[in-house]
Amino acid sequence: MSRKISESSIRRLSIYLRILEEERRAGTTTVSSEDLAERAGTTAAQVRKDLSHFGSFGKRGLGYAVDELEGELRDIMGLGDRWRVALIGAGRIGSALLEYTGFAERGFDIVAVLDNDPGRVGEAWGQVTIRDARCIEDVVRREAVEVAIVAVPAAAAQEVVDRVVRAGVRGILNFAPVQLRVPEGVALKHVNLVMELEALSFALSQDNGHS
Amino acid sequence: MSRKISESSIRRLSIYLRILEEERRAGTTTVSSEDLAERAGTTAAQVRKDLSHFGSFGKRGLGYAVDELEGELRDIMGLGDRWRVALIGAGRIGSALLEYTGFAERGFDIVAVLDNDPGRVGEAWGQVTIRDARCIEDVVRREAVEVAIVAVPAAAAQEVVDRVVRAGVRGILNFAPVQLRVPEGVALKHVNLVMELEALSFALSQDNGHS
DNA sequence: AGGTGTGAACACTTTCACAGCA
DNA sequence: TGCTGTGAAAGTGTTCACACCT
Repeated sequence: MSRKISESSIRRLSIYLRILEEERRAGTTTVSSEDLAERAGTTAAQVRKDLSHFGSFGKRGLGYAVDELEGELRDIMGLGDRWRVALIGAGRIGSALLEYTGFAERGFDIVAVLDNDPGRVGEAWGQVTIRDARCIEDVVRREAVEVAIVAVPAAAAQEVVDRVVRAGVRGILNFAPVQLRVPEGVALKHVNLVMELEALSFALSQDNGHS
Repeated sequence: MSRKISESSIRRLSIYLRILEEERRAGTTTVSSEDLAERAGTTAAQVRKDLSHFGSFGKRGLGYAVDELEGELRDIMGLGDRWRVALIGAGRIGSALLEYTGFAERGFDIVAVLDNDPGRVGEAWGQVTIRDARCIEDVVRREAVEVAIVAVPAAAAQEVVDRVVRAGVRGILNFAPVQLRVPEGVALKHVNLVMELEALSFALSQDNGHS
């Protein structure tokens, strides 16, 4: 139950949760740390350590009750909470994201969409209407937006972030292939295909040297 | 010039490369580790350490020549090499990826697209024609595919991976929200929106407790 | 016996601090 | 002087190994 949990530990919790959902659907009632580790691609000790940061959920000699642990993890990850989200950038990535149901499933409700193309402002998009990106601050405040999804070109991303943060946003999910700076207290996560591609390229070209 | 380079170090190299491209376009000729660190959101010592794993590219008292360092990084990351890629899954994610120009820019040439929907097999898609996913092994061998992009539902992902790996694929870019197992020697990278969303949810709900 | 929870050992990463070159 | 390259120190994250509970 300590204070500072590592990023890698949290990502593993997400993996465990996915496995528990699947096990529950398959009718499994208990799992051991060994089972979870096997399926998550880690070690049993790691699983136990990850969980122990938040409490004692297992039964010695038995393992973890699938239902119960799933509920605990949902709770730990804050998946019961709901967040008001603005999607910024209605281009290719933006449109793909708007159709994605995974946001709402995890508590992220898209309440506004913004774009800087005057030709698109006013266009109806799903439940919402595209608004002018010049009014970011206004929209964020009026709609009580807490989270911004940044799906704009790399060159525009930092400015967008500065503006939404000033307007009160506390979490950002960034799809632009740049490193963003945010003040202390603002949560920032990246989905960066370019970085993964380059890491893959590196790994592949390394192997070559080995053979 | 050691052997084992950490994943985080490689991801930072990718960030440095992006910054160097931008600086070059802006006409900058030299940068210091301090400059790079500032823009990359890390420390000067970290930048120097990352680079020192691969050689000595800087000039003491001056910094790094932008052009030269950019070239070195491209080389280190293997961005001069080209890889033959099969895109597996022609659904929503698959179609978005096929239109993405970033693959070719980084040496990944999509030479085949596969799907398991019989109704879509034969459909022309960009330069290639959708082929039947039942023939994965065949296509991989015939087209000398080295890398697979997995854009299929979570439940199907592991089987697809097992099959392409058996057919000789050496690198995988996975978009399915599951943890995949691959044998030693096969490079595996993930783009996992679900995990980032849940990590964001966790971070946001933690902050709440603090206030 | 079987499997969790956890301090202690270990491994890895980051930061410090400075020698040494331009 | 200015800034790199790098050992050594500090800090984090992972693995081990075992006490303890059912």
